[in-house]
Amino acid sequence: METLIRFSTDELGLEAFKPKSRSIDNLPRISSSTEQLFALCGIESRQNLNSSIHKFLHVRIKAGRHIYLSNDKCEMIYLVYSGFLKSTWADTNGNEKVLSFPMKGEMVGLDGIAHGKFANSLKALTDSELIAIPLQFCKGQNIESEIFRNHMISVMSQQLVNEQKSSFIISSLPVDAKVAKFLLSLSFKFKSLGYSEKSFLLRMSREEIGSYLGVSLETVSRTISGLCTIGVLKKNNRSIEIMNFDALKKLKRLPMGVTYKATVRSKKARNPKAHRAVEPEKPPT
Amino acid sequence: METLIRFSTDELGLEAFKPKSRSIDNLPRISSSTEQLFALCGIESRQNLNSSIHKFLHVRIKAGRHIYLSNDKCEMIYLVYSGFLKSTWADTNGNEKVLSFPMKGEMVGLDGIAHGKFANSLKALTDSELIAIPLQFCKGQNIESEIFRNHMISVMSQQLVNEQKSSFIISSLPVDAKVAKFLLSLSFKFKSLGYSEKSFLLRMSREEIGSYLGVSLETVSRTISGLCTIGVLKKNNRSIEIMNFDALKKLKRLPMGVTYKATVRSKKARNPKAHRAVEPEKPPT
DNA sequence: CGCATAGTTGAGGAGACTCAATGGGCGTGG
DNA sequence: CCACGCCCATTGAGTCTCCTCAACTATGCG
Repeated sequence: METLIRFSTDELGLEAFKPKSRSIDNLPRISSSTEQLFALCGIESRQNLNSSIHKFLHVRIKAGRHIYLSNDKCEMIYLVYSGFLKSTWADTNGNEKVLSFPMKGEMVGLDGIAHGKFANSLKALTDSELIAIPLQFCKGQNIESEIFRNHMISVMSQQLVNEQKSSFIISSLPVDAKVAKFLLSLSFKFKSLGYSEKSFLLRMSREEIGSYLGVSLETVSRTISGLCTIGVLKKNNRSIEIMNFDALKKLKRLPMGVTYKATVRSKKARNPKAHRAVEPEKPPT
Repeated sequence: METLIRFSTDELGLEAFKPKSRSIDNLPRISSSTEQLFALCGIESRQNLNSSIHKFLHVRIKAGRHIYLSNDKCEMIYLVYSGFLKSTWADTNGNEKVLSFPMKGEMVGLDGIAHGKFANSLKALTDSELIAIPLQFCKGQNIESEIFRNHMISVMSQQLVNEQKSSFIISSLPVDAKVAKFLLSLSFKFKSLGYSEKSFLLRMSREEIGSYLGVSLETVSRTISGLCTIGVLKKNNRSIEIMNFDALKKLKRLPMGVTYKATVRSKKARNPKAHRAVEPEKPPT
């Protein structure tokens, strides 16, 4: 997460508010060297690598298409090079849940390693480009493989923690806080990638947000509208502008319905709507 | 999960219904060899290992005590040798959420690898014994370390998937189904370990179950009581007997509140309490 | 220029939460 | 050995959040 590096930042990633234009210097590569791969991963290596041995192919994928589906054989894992993705899991009844929205620099497909086939599906929300990393490489005995493997272990560990965090959010916070946290985490990611943390475009539908957060799409819509009403946000369809970070951050740590062992259960919680929103802060005018 | 092996099954694990008695042949070891470690992990290796090089110390821990706390330095990961544990995560406000209930054969502490300190806390629900695996060993260059590392990667991948599954359960299913799934997964685990899948003792409180499932403790209690009423379960405090596996399994796949893109939203859902329980099946008399 | 998809908003209801009181088990101490 | 107290579990009553259904609007695409 923090290991994301500012690597040719403007390359792609968010073409944010100028969709579909692609200037000539933004042309994607066909393949990356080990060094390039490592740089994008955020691996700092003091070893002198034999950069020419391995070439990692880039995979381009159109918006709306799947990179892989659940149960597909897993022979590669991927590093997001550009674009916005969506990872989902489906139960046996075909009910889908969105698990994450991978962006540039993130590794995807790690769920496929255990059994040699993917547990999740991965879909492109925008035209995207991924670097394919053969499992073979991950398992290799050479120095590059070993360095990468160590990194991979670290990433998996981190992903585990992230899953747990979002599990907490999903199960313990009221909608307002869920949405606030979601927007803040997006904002943080954008910032890490060198884009505006203040205004950005949601690449996913309300329904997808809802699925991710474990609430209905209407509730997501209402919550975002509510945040606009109290002046914390401005929205225009999928474009979001954060007007008041502090309020949003405060919101995210407000009481909860379901919390286990709430240390001191705030008596203010009795006051209806106490956690519904931050103090309107003297609504603008 | 499926890789759990039947390794000296009766050793400890569940002393189930005869608490606090410990027969002489149940005495825990002080340390394990690589082979023993691998066996408990479920690693099958055709290589001839130098079993005597590494010794893995066992850590014994009393019920109610912590093995590690969030932010503790992570120098070891652990393999559960016996007993029942609880892993929790706490946000900055001190609100805890239960993440898992590790049992024999499960690896814990993998969340600590990324940053060298644990993200979660681990507590013993019963007297337990863990095998400590130094990170040093995990990172080693010898053949034993490499085999173990591969296994560890696989385990992490699997844990990632499991997290995602339970995230789905938490966010998408009604309480009844949550509890049903929970009990079934416990039952399955017990069976894997060679114990009764039909009747067992819950080692955790209603509150802990609630935290794990993202519902209140009262709701857990009510749901379990409800399952008893319709004859699917028998309970006596923390001891559970499953009377009707099919009903429980059916229950777990019933409609849901929050489902994202429910393929065909069953119209029966309009019927109040449609998912409240399975058909009472002509309640016993 | 409509049709389809996505988003908004309202009304009403159901599930699950909170608060509160009761009862059972178990350990401790008189 | 019983009594007391503590913790956990159960159950009830009332309420609130969030869901569902539904109608309407905006946006984008052919």
